[in-house]
Amino acid sequence: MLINELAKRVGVSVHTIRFYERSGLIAGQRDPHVTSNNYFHYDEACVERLELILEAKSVGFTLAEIAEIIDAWYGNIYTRKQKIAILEHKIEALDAKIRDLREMKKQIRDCIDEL
Amino acid sequence: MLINELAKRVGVSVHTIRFYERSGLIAGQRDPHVTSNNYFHYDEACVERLELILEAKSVGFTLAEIAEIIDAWYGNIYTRKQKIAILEHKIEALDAKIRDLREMKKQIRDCIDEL
DNA sequence: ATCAACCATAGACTATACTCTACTGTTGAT
DNA sequence: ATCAACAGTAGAGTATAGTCTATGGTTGAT
Repeated sequence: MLINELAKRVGVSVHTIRFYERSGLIAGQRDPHVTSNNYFHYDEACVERLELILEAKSVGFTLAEIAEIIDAWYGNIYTRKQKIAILEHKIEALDAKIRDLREMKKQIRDCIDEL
Repeated sequence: MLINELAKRVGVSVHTIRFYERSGLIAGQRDPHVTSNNYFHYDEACVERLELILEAKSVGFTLAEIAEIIDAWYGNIYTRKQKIAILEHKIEALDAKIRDLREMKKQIRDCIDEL
C-alpha cells in the first residue's frame, strides 16, 4: 500500500509517517521495477510496526527509546542475549511507570477524600 | 526559604522553578516588610506542590493538565462538586494509562518469548 | 570595602515531536 | 488533454518543557 492508505489504516497523518521515516522508525520500500515514480510501498509489517510505535508513545516512551526497542527487535545489530536484555530493561521501565501511576492515583484519591 | 533552597529540597534547577512560576504552577510570596530586595519566599506547601508536579509529570501528565489538577485542588474557581469531577476524571486517565502499560508489557514479553 | 554567592527580570536557545508549506512529479478518471 | 488527488523532497513553523545567558541588584562573611 502507499503512504496515504497506511496513514488511514493506523490513524496518523502522512506527515507523521514521513517524519517517522526520516527518524528511522519505519521504512517503506521502493519497487525497482517501477521507473516512472519513486513511491514508497508499505506492507502489513509496517502497519504492525507503526501500531507498536503509537502504543509505546502512548505509555510515555520517547521516539529515541522506541527506536531502541525496534532496533532490538527488528535489527541485526544485537545478539539474541542483548536483545532480550534491552527488552527486559523496557519491561522494568514499564513496571516503574505502573508503580508511579498507582502512587499518583492514591494521591488524587486522597485529595478527593478530603473534599 | 528562598528559591535556591527550594530547588535543592526537591531536586530541580532554579531555572525550572522560575519556569513553573511563570507558568502559574507555583507561586512564591514576597515579604512586604522587606524593601531592600524583591526576593520570593517559599514554604512547605510550595515543596509539596512542587513534588506533586514532579510526580504528575513522571506519569505523563503535561504541565497544562497538572495546572488543571492544581486549580481544582488549590484554586477557588470550582465548586466542590466540580473539583471532585475533575479529580475523578484524572483517575480515569490514570487507569487508562495503566491499562496501556499492561498491554505494552504483554507485547514486549511476547517479543522476548519469540527470541 | 569588597567579593563570592545569592536574588530578580528578560529574553535567547535547545530538544522533542510533530505539522505545515512550497514546489514538483505521477496517476487515473473523464 | 486536463485536472483532482495522490506521490516525493526540502525546509520552515509550532507547542511543550525546559535551559541558559545577560544584566543588574542584594546579602553576608572577611
